[in-house]
Amino acid sequence: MKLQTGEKLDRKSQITELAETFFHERGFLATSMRDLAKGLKIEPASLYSHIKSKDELLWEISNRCAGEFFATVVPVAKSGLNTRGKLTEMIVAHVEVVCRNLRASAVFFNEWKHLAEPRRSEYANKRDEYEGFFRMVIADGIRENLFIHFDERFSARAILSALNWTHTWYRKDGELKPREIGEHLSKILLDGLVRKI
Amino acid sequence: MKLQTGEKLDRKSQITELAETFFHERGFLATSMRDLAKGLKIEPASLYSHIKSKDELLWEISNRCAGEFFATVVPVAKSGLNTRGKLTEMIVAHVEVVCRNLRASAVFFNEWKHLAEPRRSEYANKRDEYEGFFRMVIADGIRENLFIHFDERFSARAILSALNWTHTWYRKDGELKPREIGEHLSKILLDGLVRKI
DNA sequence: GTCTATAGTTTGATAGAC
DNA sequence: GTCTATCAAACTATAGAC
Repeated sequence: MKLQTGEKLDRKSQITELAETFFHERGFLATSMRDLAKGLKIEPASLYSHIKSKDELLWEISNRCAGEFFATVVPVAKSGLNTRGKLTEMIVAHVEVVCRNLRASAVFFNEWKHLAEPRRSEYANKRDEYEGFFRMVIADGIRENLFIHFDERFSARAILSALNWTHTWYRKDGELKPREIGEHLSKILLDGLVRKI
Repeated sequence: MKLQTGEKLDRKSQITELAETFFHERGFLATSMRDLAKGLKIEPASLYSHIKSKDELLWEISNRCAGEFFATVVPVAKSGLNTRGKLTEMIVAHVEVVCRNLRASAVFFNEWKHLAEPRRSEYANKRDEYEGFFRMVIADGIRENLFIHFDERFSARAILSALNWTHTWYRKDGELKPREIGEHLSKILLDGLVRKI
């Protein structure tokens, strides 16, 4: 994603960029190094001057995206907002990261399981840690008698899984802006689909 | 899944059964015919006396599961229940199908895109048709001024994506029964996480 | 219905010239 | 940094003996 002078991506960024697109559209295993090479109009072997392996490519994409989620959402989780406001803003922040990283976040959610060990396990832990911030806020809300009393793991996953499909309907030129999508989703998840009078 | 006399599965069912497990755990592309053969302690070539191809195997699993969703949920969508009750029962019914077909439903949600054409396109249409029943009920609710006024496509997907991760937390020996999971989820989605007093 | 043997592709990755 | 050439392994699927 890093731009060089002249607004052209260097080779490594081109590769990562195209890999994001292909891993998103077809999946990691359905994308071959030959596909990437063909897309960049170079020979497959040339890719290896820029990246070490296909696994590393997946790891770089996933890891950068994971970093964005942590960097954006965790400060909100640690902020002084009240519990309801905090969960709302975490949802909005999460959705904004998804929209800013449409393809990479799909990879983050769907393709990480194809990482080779030990990265796969590290990654699973990282995701659990991330989910933990949502569990924490929900547990707070339950303790404050603000949220209905379900297992916070249950509620956290229900929320995150609703958020994680944003990438299937968000369009850069669509009418809904990321913040609006986030606000709609938190409206449904916090207040429900049913109108309260 | 069909049982023979003596409660033993015939070979074809054994293959389908194991494929469900592997496609679920590792994904379709990450599962080879050799893996299936090894799991059944036969030679890879022997599989082809029972199934025509790997694609057909995926199709059979997905299609049977799709059939279950339609057979279980559509009658509720067409029932005379009021809008709120209908959506609640559709959610419960959907979750019950997921829980009855834990592995196959994961395949239904995550692996169908690896079907070869023309099955892939047929399948995409089928899923859209299924989603349509949820859109319809939501549109009813909006018209009745019962549900908050968002694009019904948006709400339908938010709901379905929250439901579609049931398979990651449901355990046969867990404390939550399928109907309870469905009721919890519809509580969150219809009334929201926030307690109303 | 299961086997051995193998055809025919495709895969990720490397060696080494330029 | 890109190329040609290629390796070694994996893949789906088939042919034909038993």
